[in-house]
Amino acid sequence: MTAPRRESSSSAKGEQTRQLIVNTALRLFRERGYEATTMRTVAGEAGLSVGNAYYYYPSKQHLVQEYYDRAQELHDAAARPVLDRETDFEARLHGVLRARVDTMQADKHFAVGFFRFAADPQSPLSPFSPESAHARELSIALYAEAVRGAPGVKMPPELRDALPELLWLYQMGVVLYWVHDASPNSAKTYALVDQTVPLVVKLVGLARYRLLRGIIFDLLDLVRELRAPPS
Amino acid sequence: MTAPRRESSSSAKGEQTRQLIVNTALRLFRERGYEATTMRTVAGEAGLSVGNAYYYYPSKQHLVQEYYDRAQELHDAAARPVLDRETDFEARLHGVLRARVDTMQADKHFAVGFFRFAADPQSPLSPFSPESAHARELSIALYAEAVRGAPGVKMPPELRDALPELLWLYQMGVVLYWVHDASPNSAKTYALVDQTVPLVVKLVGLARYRLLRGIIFDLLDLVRELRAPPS
DNA sequence: CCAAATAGTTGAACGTGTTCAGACACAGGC
DNA sequence: GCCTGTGTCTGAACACGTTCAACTATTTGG
Repeated sequence: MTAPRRESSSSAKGEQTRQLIVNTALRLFRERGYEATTMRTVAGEAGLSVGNAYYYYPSKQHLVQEYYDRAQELHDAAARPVLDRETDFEARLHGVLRARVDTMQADKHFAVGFFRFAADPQSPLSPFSPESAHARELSIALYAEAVRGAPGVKMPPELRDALPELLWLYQMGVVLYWVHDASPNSAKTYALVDQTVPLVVKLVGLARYRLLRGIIFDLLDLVRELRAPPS
Repeated sequence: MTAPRRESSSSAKGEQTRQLIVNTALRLFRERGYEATTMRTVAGEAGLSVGNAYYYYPSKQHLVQEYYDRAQELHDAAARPVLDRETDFEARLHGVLRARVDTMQADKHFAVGFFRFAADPQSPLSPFSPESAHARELSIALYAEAVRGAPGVKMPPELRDALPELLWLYQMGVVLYWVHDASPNSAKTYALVDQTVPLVVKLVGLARYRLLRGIIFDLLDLVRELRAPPS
């Protein structure tokens, strides 16, 4: 968790330049969008040469990774009040998911621009990639906390163990919808969240009963089996 | 349906050149992959200038659209035997979905290369885009036929109406998994299909009963509401 | 304090998708 | 036989992300 995430240059000078570059880049992304922001512009605005920017970040996409990490921190912060206040599972899940959409929504105009990298399995920006492991684990941990802090909800232990990751997948689905959602202020995505959270909670509750128990367990087996090799 | 899908040039000469370009391009995609195939190479191999290729296809991505259409035709053909033979819903659905994976699998090495365009909501190659409407409708029609030809399966009429599109979305999910699936011969994707098809069929059957009926109807309302504006 | 190694920096150059001003071809009217 | 317009075609040029050989600054070891 506290392992060094930088592959080179822990010196003060290097770290400073590194921050300068990424801050300039993220500012320009916000101002002009991802496509319209040129590596030459980033370097120029930061008072550096293009080659120098590439000394710190091996590609334009890697600048986006930093954005992901910061977005995850914002999500954590935005979800905190709900997690500290509520004990009802539905309220907690709803709060965490809404917080996700809220934090993304602020940057929608440019975040959609590099979403396509996230969908590319080859890209380090894929949420399933090793490079994204840090942000992914933090995100799953948030859902684990949402489940843990709701003692009232009853479910089979197998489901309880797998639930955080399943909820993270559910979040990925919401994000996928959000990216395609052109409604004003992403109203449809909020509607999706508002209406699917009760359904998910209901399903979790129903998982104890015979009719669904079989299906749910089949699904859990499937997820275990189809996971990526590393885990 | 029979509306003209070409925006210009219905003359014999033009259509010929157009075909030459796309055939060359698809051959090179297959031989070298999408990235490694240059517009200069395509033009060169076809004996044309770069500018000429752009006269017929406004971008490299548009060449991929043609691939999509052909892949859909292959899927139709591959699913035909099962649809003509089987009357059991599960067998029909399984056959159609397996046929989809089979036809994609043949081109996996390069198809994954331009999948990221499909995930980009802005791209004409998105399965939800107007440009993809033709292939999308054909694909949904295939699932409609899978449902229609299985008289044995009982379900509420509202579900029956919505089911083809829901199954198409299910297929999109399978494709999404397939793209990320690095197992030999996409064995895991086949496992996913083999194990989720019975679950889906079971769920459809259960939709008549009180416990699930409410949830299913909520979901149907949601899908209706959250669809893209055009419909 | 010097030299050698390492860290940091530069800008020209490469290959890419795409654009564009102009050249060519061929039809139909006069 | 020309003129005019429209469809076809050309290759140089552009902007972009990225690479690289060369250079300078800084740190480290003796």
